[in-house]
Amino acid sequence: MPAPASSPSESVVRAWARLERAHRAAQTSVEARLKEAGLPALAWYDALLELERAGSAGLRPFELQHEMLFAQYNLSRLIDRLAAAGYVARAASAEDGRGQVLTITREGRAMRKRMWPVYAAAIEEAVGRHLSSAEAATLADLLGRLYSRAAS
Amino acid sequence: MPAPASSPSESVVRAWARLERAHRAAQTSVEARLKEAGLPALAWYDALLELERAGSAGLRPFELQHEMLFAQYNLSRLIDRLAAAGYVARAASAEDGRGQVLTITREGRAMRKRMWPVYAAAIEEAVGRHLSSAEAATLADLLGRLYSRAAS
DNA sequence: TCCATATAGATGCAATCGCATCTATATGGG
DNA sequence: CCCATATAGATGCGATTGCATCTATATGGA
Repeated sequence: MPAPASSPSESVVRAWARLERAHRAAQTSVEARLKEAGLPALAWYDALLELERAGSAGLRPFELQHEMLFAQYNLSRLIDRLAAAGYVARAASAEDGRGQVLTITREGRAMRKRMWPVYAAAIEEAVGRHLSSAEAATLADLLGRLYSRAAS
Repeated sequence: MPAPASSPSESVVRAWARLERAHRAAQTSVEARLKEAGLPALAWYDALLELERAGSAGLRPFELQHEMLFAQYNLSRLIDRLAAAGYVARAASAEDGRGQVLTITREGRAMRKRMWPVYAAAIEEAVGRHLSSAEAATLADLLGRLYSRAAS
């Protein structure tokens, strides 16, 4: 039984509103950059990056889902598309008959690498340009608090 | 001709990544709260709030679009749904034959008011709970920089 | 006035999302 | 071993999003 939530302070409401707006603005501009370069969407990059980090051991879909905070059915279909494009390989899991293991393919690594310069420039334009390095670190810290284990 | 974007610093990349994650986490939880209370989605609240603030003068769709950073076609359809639900009234613009003026209805005001307690509790849970008031103010300030007029 | 162009808003269509549900395997009692 | 329940992942279907384009009015010259 959760305690009744208290009402948010004015600064909290403002932070929330700006989180929405800042995210929408940044997201829109980054997606646009990728698209105008003829590259796949952001979510593809994120998935490919996680899989590349996981190395040859790969990742189970549910692990990727937790990394990306993606809904289960959305992840399932994202993987469909990545696999259809040849960027991700699915194999049956050895330890769990229900599951799979996902690994990035050579083409997947190549695509992730090809996306990075465009993505990096877009991040710099959407975020870096507006903040000093120290401010970015502060921002990262505060944002990180929002999804770390519950307070109190 | 924009200057070639420099590569983002590590702290900028981390801030971007956390902006995505924090936003997704918060958004998902807020939408879930509204849904489980049988209320309309977040976007409806935002639109109703802007229209309520605009008072009897109302807003042109393109103004609302800029406030909300919504794509034109998405806003057009959001208004369709709000109007179908009886929360927003459309009237032809007196000064511009191409356009309309949107005003919130009595039912729209009532719905916004009914959504607020649930929304407020969700904001407190997603954001307020994790930050002090001063931290929230700092976060709001930094996020605000991301969509204010271009730096440099 | 007439035309070229810009702006406001709507819409057909394909892709994606969200919900609910389904299948299959796993796991913990009894 | 058998069953009840939990977890991994897929999928049908309706709603929403994104893209491209369309209509209509506005605006600024020539």
